[in-house]
Amino acid sequence: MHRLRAAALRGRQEIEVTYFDGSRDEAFLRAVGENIAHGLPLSLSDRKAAARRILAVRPQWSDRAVAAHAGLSGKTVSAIRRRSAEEAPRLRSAEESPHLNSRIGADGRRYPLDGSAGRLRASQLISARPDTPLRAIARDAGVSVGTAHDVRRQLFGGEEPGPGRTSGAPGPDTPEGPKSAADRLALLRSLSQDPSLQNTRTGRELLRWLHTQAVTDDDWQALTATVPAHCVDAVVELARQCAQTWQRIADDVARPKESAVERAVTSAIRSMRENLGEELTIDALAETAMFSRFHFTRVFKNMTGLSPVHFLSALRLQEAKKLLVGTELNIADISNVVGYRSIGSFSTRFKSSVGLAPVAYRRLGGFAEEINVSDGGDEPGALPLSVRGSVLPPASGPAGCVLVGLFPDPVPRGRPVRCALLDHPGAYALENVPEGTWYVLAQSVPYSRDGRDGRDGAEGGDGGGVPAVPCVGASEPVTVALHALPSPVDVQLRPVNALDPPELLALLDVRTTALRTASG
DNA sequence: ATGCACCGGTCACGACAACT
DNA sequence: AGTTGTCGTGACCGGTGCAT
Repeated sequence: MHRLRAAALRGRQEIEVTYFDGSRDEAFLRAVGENIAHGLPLSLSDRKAAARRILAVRPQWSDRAVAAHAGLSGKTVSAIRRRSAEEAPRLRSAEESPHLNSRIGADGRRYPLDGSAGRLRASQLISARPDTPLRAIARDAGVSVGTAHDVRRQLFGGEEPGPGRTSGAPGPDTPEGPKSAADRLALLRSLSQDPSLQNTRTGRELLRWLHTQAVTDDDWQALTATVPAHCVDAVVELARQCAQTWQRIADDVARPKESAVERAVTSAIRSMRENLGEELTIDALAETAMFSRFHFTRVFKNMTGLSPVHFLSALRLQEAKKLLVGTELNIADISNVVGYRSIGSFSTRFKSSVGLAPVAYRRLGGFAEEINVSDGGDEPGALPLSVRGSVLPPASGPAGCVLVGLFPDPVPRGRPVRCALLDHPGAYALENVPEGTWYVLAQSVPYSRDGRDGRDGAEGGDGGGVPAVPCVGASEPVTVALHALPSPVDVQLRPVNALDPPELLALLDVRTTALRTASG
């Protein structure tokens, strides 16, 4: 009505109208959408009130579908839905009703809130009818073809089927079902018809090898039953050696693909380093790497252990560390130079990653007097558990001081749970370790005989047998529990490469240690 | 196999205010 | 000037569904 009043106040006699046929609720939804799109923007409280009313009349809509209508983010709608359900039993009962175990998205599709039941049905159908087409499995189980395909991949890959890490239906009785043998023969037929293999001498040779090696279950079971007793040891030894050889062949063939991905990720990291102060988006970085945004994010994390955004954040903080100790720029300028738009965010992120606030870091010249470990074990009654082992020196030569830390992730982020400083690679012990699964990460700190160090650069060595580049190392995950003490955990040091995330933790004052080591 | 849109949950960021 | 806490927003993660 306010548009009519506005037109009248402007002295207009006519106004364009669009006729609408629908219920009062539908008219309300339309009105909210129009008000979001035209005229003065609605206040936040108005938009939230609209979202609450939309949820009341369309509880099956997804959060984002409601959000698109109300001019809010999906997360805000999600929070409103949660609060509304707590306050209004009617909404909660609607949520629990069986036909509302899904949400309708903005595209009109229905998405399940929990897909485990459908995946369970699919896995049971695949196990019972392994030769049934995927589309039939998908139709009968009420899931998409993609989901049915994924369930089948899990079943024949020997994994526990089911969404995420949750367990689902039991897999096939044997890790190698009849379908995998058929798949293997189909692969071999497909390869044999490939002209790039057929038309080269080496390709034909490879195909002959594959034909002789690609035996089916029936083949080898028939053969092994006839092995004479006096030949068993020799056959076992030869079969194992052949298996190792084929594993090496597979690794070697797969390597060029990894290299292409590695080049793409390295290129993206170079772009990050050259444009630290700019607003870099995932799309732009993915374009640098010539991947889609989705594929790029996946391969980047696989290669570096960090998402592109986390890696970029680490590079920015690493640059900030250099500027803090190497220049007299104030905090606001440094925050801006390394790409932060808010000093508050910069300060918070710096302290959580480095362990010191920016000003404190500058005052101490980049060295912490001590490294505060994160919470989890110093409190009274902490379990007397420890992680012990050795840090092995890099193949390239001796290393300087070594910082060994226990982290929840395979990359060093934030404060370690426990840490220790070694004069040189060798035995270490981390005491009073809390229960959990941890990674032992080691970082060697190059130093020169006069006590200068080579942090964040490659200029630390003096040619006296001291490495010019810092080294890092990481263990496999270590589970620490009262009744499952870990065996010794050794960590091999290796020179830092371009794909390693920057080390951000403020270093202990190793200069004294370095001087003591050098003089003694 | 891949790209893309979408889901809910989680976490990081930026803006802002209050404080030192 | 710099730090800290809060709030809203948006990106990320691991996943699904569909199209090509």
